[in-house]
Amino acid sequence: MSNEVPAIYERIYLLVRRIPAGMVSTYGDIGIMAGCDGRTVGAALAALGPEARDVPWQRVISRDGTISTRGLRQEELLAAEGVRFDRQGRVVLAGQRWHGPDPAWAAARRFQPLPPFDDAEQLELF
DNA sequence: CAGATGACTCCCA
DNA sequence: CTGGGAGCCATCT
Repeated sequence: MSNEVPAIYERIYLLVRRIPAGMVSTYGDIGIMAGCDGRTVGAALAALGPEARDVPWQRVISRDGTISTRGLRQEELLAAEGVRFDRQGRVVLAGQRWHGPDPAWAAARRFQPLPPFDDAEQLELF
């Protein structure tokens, strides 16, 4: 058995810790920056367990704004932080999707930049 | 090394 | 909306 946390996981945690309360990021976005697949990001967060205190895992959601976890009360945690949802219960990515850490901070740790995206995308509330 | 397994994402029916 | 299937990547057997 390997008891040590994989290096790529540590890099993922480092990034997730930069996501501000009230904002969210996607598995894919974190993966792009950390240099791995979105599935790997999910595996890294799953390895933390719901009691993780130093990593705001709840701020990482699916690309379409849905919550892919079950029984972890992720939606409640996000709502408590002020994250807005649309009528269908999906997180409104427009304006709440994190654009990534400070460029200098990221460059210093060799994290890849996140391709720019339009904050007005998928804006279809009401 | 081969296979199985995911908190993924995209595309199409 | 649902369901399949193809890529994808790291980890664990």
